[in-house]
Amino acid sequence: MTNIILSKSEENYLKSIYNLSDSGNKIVTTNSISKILNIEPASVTDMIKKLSKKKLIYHEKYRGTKISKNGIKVALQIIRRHRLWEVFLYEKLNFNWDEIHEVAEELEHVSSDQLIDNLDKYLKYPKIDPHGDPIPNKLGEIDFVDKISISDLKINEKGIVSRIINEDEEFFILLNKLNIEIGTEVKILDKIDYDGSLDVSINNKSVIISKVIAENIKITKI
Amino acid sequence: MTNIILSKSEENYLKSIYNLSDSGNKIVTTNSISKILNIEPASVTDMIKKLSKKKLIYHEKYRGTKISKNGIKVALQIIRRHRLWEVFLYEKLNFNWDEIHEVAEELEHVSSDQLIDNLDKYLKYPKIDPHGDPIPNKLGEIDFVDKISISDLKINEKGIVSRIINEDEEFFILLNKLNIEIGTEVKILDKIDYDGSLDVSINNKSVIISKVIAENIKITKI
DNA sequence: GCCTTAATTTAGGTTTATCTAAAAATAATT
DNA sequence: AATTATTTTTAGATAAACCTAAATTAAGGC
Repeated sequence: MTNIILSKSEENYLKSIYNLSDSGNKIVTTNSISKILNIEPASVTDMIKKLSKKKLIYHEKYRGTKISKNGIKVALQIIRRHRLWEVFLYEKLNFNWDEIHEVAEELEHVSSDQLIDNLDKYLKYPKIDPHGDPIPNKLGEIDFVDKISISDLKINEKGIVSRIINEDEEFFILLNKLNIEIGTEVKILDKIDYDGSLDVSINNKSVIISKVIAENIKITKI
Repeated sequence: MTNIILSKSEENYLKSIYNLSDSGNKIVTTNSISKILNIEPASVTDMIKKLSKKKLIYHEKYRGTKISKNGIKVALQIIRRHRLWEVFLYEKLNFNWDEIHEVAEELEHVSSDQLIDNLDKYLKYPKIDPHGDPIPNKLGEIDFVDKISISDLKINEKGIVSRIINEDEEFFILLNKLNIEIGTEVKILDKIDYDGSLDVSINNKSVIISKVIAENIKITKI
């Protein structure tokens, strides 16, 4: 239970490595970290050495990086903080859906257990954040409801949007334009073989969405 | 209205300089900044140069530092953020009076105008923080209710505690022990000439407090 | 299996914010 | 006013987190 104290940078790297690793399963490349954080690969290598020394990740030269058990634990606490702040911003401070991520990126690095636990209580122990992502509890336990995407539906099947994967601002703006949010009902009207695009009915209006977008919108089938 | 972006360190220096300057009036010494921030005088000199270049302070070699008009404006925004977070922690997250300062020290550096303005609204535009300190508004306007201290009362005079000056944790613990908080009624029973200590009645119990403590507890005379 | 390409690491450099030790300026004391 | 003490500044170093350019290793095509 020794609480390691990490710098903001270290926290951001660890969180990215966790996210890229598919919940700690996959090996992560230096380049992928570089791309996601917008930091040169050489700098990533430096930080990998640092986090390895702290036993938060394992690393073999030229072979990639794997997050350790303890690394996962620490990463989940950072994610917990991030998602609780998102709930707060959305529910209490009336931030829009697409504005919460950026501010939560900053707030997540304020590391006071008391702060986060009291915030959790204040928000009534939410299970998901405004994007539908599950919030790890104090012990790092998290529900892995591995949902299906819009792209998994067949023609004429329906679903309720439950989770948005991407956290890119442009993506949010697009979703707003399409009137897609958590809880929206969607129905597949047609699949376009040529590029995998989908013709989807949203609020009884037909819209075309690309394959990539459809894969990033998780749903519950109805 | 150009919003200068400052680092956490720069913000901490500027806030300290403002606080030491008695609302921008006094000239501040390098040593006093060094002491308050627990940073060596040589490092303080470096930062003074940096803040001077940004026109947030004026500085004459070996002669001291004065905060500029713009510096005051920026400092008041940092103080605004700090105090609003203190209100939030105290009122919403049920932090104790003596626990809020430390966490607010971190939260105050998250610089999003939208965040602070929405928080302000959410808290219903509070005028004072849990220590009784006034909260600057969005425009940097602040009420200077220059209150009198317990030490200003004469024997048998009464007052209501309205503001606690010190932000040292030990001081808060002491006040808790003495059952002194904002709103507490105090009455002077006796003054001890020898060292300036005061015999004060708090909740009908007589306690002795030192001169320094009495000076740091502001009151409204009744 | 060799060669080209792509990924990764090393080497050396920069900026920010700190430090220590020494020098310079100001203030205090006799 | 001269000397001593204190304050402040300068000079040079260090750690963290970046960078660019060059070297090394691994991967893929033929």
